[in-house]
Amino acid sequence: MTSSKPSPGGARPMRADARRNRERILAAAEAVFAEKGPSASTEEVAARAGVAIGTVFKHFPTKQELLQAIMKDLLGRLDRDMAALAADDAPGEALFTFVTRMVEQAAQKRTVVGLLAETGIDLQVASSVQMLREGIATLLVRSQEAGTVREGVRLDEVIALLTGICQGALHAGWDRDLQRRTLAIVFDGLRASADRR
Amino acid sequence: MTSSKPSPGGARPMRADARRNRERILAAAEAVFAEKGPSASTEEVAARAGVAIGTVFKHFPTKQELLQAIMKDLLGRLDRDMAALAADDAPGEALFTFVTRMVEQAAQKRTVVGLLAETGIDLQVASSVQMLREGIATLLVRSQEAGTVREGVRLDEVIALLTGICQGALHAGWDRDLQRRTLAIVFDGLRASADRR
DNA sequence: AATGATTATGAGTGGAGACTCACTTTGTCA
DNA sequence: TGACAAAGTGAGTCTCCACTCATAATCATT
Repeated sequence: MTSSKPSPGGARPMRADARRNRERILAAAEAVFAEKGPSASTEEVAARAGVAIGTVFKHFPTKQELLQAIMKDLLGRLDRDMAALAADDAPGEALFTFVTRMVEQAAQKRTVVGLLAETGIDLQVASSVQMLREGIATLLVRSQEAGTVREGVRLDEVIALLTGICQGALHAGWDRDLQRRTLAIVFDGLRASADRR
Repeated sequence: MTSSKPSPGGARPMRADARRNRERILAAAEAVFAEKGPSASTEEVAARAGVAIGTVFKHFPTKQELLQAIMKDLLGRLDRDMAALAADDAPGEALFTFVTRMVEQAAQKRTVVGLLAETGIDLQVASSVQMLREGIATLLVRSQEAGTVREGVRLDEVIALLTGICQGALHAGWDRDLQRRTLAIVFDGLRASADRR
């Protein structure tokens, strides 16, 4: 059984066409699943990627694994975004900015939103989710130190709110304005009393 | 084409066994879809109801219509609950009580939660949703008059929060404690500044 | 360019689930 | 009670989709 992972430690490098197709499939899958949700068919992914269905299954032996690969990618990008935010932004606002951004992008990240909540994820993805959790924890602590979030607020509450709002925005297709107003209410709930607008 | 609706204006009444089976099917469907979500099979509903699958399809020609019938039932019950709350409860707390109760029951009402947000509902269900909206509007106005919810808060924001939190609670399976704590934050966001705990 | 391993191809398989219909059973009413 | 329409039955059809595999095309290496 030869591994077909991107660049595993002890194996020879993938052939050029294989690497190219792998990327195409990932990109296509991300687009298709973002548009139609995870119930979209693997055939559609193959079509959009311009490869035969067998090729998709050669790279990702089950649909699950394909979804998980996308998740890892997306979560990795999110994590990088978050790190950048933590570095650039005013420490008191970084958490709010991150949550706002995530909700805005919820539709594009259908799959992430789902999995952030769901159980039964594999270990690789689980560890990415763990990274995200830790990143959010950092942002939360900073906000609390900066005094923009009340002390009593806990990480699981923030994550609960984040996933809830994302799910809501996703399914109901809230417009920008409603997103903004709804988030304002939640942020008010998180803020320390002294800092209220 | 003979109508098989429960008690339509111009048609003769249903036979006793038909009426009985219709109720059984509705009850079974509600239970099954609550447990497994709307993707549960019609066969499972039939089995739980103790009838053949053909019977289910005689009463509800498509799965869609079965789901919609359940929705109408559930929404009707919710509406009655809400009316009772509006009558009994302290006017300032009724909205909070209703939201709390809905979140608690989210798992049992998987279907409602989904449809409250979803598009492409038929007219009958749409009008039930409309009733619910109006009920929530009433509770909101009362709370604002009682001073427990800030004046600027709008109906669509409340509904957005309600659906979001329900979805979150549903998918992530929050425990009672996390539900309570998360709702507390949201309620804080809704409360008038003067009323903050 | 030849060779052999890797990768791509896409018709085919199996299973699940929505829905049908010819036939049987049951309720109702004279 | 007999007769007929209403209702119930469940094996069978149809469609969709994840996944397979024998064969063909393509890359890398000499």
